[in-house]
Amino acid sequence: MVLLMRAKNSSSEQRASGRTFTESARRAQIVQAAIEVIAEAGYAKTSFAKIAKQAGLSSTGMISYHFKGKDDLMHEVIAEVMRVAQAYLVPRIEAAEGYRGRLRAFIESNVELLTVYPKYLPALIEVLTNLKGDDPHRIGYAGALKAMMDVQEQRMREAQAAGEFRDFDAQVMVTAMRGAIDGVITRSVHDPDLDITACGRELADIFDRATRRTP
Amino acid sequence: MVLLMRAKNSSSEQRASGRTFTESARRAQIVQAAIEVIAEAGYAKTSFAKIAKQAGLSSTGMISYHFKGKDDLMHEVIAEVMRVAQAYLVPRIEAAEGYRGRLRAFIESNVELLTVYPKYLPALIEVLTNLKGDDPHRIGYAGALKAMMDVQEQRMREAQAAGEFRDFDAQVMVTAMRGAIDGVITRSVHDPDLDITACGRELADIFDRATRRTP
Amino acid sequence: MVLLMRAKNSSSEQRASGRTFTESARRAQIVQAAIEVIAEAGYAKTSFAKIAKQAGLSSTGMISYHFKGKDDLMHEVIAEVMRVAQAYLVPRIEAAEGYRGRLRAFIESNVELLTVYPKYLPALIEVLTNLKGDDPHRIGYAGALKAMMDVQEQRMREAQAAGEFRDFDAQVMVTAMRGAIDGVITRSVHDPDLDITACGRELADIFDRATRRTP
Amino acid sequence: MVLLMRAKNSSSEQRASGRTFTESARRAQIVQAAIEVIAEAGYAKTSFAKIAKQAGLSSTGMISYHFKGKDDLMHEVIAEVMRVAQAYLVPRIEAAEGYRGRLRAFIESNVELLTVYPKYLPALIEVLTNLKGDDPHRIGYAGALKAMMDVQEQRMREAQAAGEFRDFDAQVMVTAMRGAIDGVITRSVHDPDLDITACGRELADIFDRATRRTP
DNA sequence: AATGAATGAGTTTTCATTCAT
DNA sequence: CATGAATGAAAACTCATTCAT
Repeated sequence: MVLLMRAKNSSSEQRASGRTFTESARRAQIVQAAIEVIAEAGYAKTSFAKIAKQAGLSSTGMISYHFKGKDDLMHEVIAEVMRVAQAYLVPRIEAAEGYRGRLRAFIESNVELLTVYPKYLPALIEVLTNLKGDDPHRIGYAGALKAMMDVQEQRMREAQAAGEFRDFDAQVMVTAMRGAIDGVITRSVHDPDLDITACGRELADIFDRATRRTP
Repeated sequence: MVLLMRAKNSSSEQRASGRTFTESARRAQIVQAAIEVIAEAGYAKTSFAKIAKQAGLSSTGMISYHFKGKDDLMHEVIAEVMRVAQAYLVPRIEAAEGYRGRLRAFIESNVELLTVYPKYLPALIEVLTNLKGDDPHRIGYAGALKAMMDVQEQRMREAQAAGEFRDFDAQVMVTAMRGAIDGVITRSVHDPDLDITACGRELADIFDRATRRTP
Repeated sequence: MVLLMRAKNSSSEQRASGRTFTESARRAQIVQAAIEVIAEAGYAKTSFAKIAKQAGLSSTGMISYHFKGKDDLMHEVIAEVMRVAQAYLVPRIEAAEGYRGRLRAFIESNVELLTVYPKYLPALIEVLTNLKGDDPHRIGYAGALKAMMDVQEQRMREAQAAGEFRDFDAQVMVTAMRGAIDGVITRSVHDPDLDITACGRELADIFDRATRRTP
Repeated sequence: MVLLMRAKNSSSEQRASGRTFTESARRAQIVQAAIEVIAEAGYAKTSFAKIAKQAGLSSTGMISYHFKGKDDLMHEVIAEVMRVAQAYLVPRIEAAEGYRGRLRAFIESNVELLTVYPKYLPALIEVLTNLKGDDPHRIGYAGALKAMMDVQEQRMREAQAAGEFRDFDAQVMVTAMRGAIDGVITRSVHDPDLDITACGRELADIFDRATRRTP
């Protein structure tokens, strides 16, 4: 009995939130590898085999061991990218002043993110694009992004009500802005000469002019 | 365009460019089915099986018989969409006056095209984004699109030189515009409530404001 | 056009009920192989690989090509065995006279069936046993057997009402009879010395005595 | 039986037959879980993963650690069920009088055992039917059961010699009886409405009538 | 003694492509 | 020209088992 009791304390691995330290590390490692493969090969050509190879794992079974399935892994990819993106974007946006300032900050830090994590947003775009019509957790997947876009729509309407932005269809504006940013991000993957910072500035100019009241 | 018109010659086994009439019909039928499947299911989930089913064909062998391979079929999908898009866009753009007018015409007719061929541009986007890093005819594929975008860049520079457009990075502007249009197009597939005409008008407003000289 | 019309008539394969002649042959061949493997190795150790090997097929993909999945194949195994069993049993049972005679005929021809198709009923028992708690088409699977057992229960109650059988619980009697027959069938698989005809006679004696009114 | 009673000796690390007390406890726990999973899911769908989950263990490694392999675990399942069954059946059978009485006692206590250990006999049946053609300890597995059935055959022949039972094939009778009992046991797993005691009585009636001399 | 991460063989399934008819 | 059966590689996933800690 005593032996049994002791066992639980002394042995093996520290845990936080139901997962072992090393398991979390493996999961993270696999997610990283997945992000890289997705960004480079595209979602359609991403397979467990490629991810395993990228992660230096001996078999695809390893991935199935740590993730419930392909969907589960993709979900984690999305979660990881969103987490990193949020951590990067939110303080930068909040540091900006006024609706115009925050719009510019949003666009510029989105693009800047490419210099810090060049594969993250491209991977996110790939995954979200290809998971579009997938029934089961559709809301869960694109949901977080949808929520972000809804928030932005709301902010734009506030800016319109405050007289700082002109009168446009906020939904279309957000879609256009997202699409324009994604366009630059996608282009950045296979065009290493692209001056990303300049792109951010230009994009911000574009949507500043597109949204602002008069001048 | 002229080539298109010339296509149908008459002989007892009507041929054009080495293909029988019925074979061309079959090919067209398969390409149509492919466009629909790609737009609805996404590139990653498009298979010969689904395309055959959509086309009312009993076997996938039929597709391999008419196309040299999957890449060949995709190539044809791209060519078909580009042909239709050109036929729709070019006269509308050319009918417009001035750089501003042509920019607006370009954006609006791109989006309008969705009402006539709702699956065409979505399919094109799917294919082009997923064929990115692909081996053989990569230049041929994205090349055509790249050429189109280069042309637009050139036009924008002309407009800037003419003093009609303000001073911006033409490459970024084209990328942003393309991305914004694609965003709306992609959204249109699974959002039937979208007011497409309004979207076109709004998008055109956005890039008119983003490009024009005086506020 | 004429060419197209002609095509449908002259070409390829005769059809009956939506399946080609050769496809039906392949399906039958696979079902046969499945029956043999199941009877010999048991359901738990039956795999597409073994079935393909038994059927002389080069790959397991072939099986998936002809059947929608493992469940579909098992469904066909059940259907095939039931079809053969019905064809064998029904005329023999109906040729018998009186409730006692038909009961005896039922049992004896069940067991006799082993001499004609030694693997059929063993395979059926394996499949039905192991598909027990399987949600989806459970009713469809065991359903046919359940129906047969219900019919027998009904017959027994009629025989009781007619005063030919004594008063017992018909459900338990049918379960016992089915179990007893299955016991003999199962034993027959790995005990080739078993005198099957004698077993049938003995089994029939047992249930004749168990059911009849006085003696 | 006697061995069972003797098992718990006392020493500071209590051992019996080379095993620590806690190890025996773990083994027993795993065997229990295995019995439940096998009875509920069927042998074919029983995996170490499910057993570990049922036992509240975090990994399947635990099972491999305590058992030499899947076959070893199954061997233990059989042994455990046989031990419990013996302990339940033997005294009840021996308390009965005469061959007829003992036959009835055998059948009724077999079925009664379901009320005390509902999963034990179902699990045994699953394992034994699915281990049929299995290599290593086949004789050891089915051997014990075979021995039991041989004993019963012998008893029946004695009863026949004593003039208490009529003249039938003892082997077939035992097979039939075993099959009939197993039929009821199997049915009991997923049919909670079954009146088990009534089933036992009816089954006993059936085989009493089937075996006894005078009608 | 116990843990849980790792492994690699094995399972079903899907796919594009080929080929005899 | 067209068919559909066949193929085999590759996919995702499961499994029992091993091993360092």
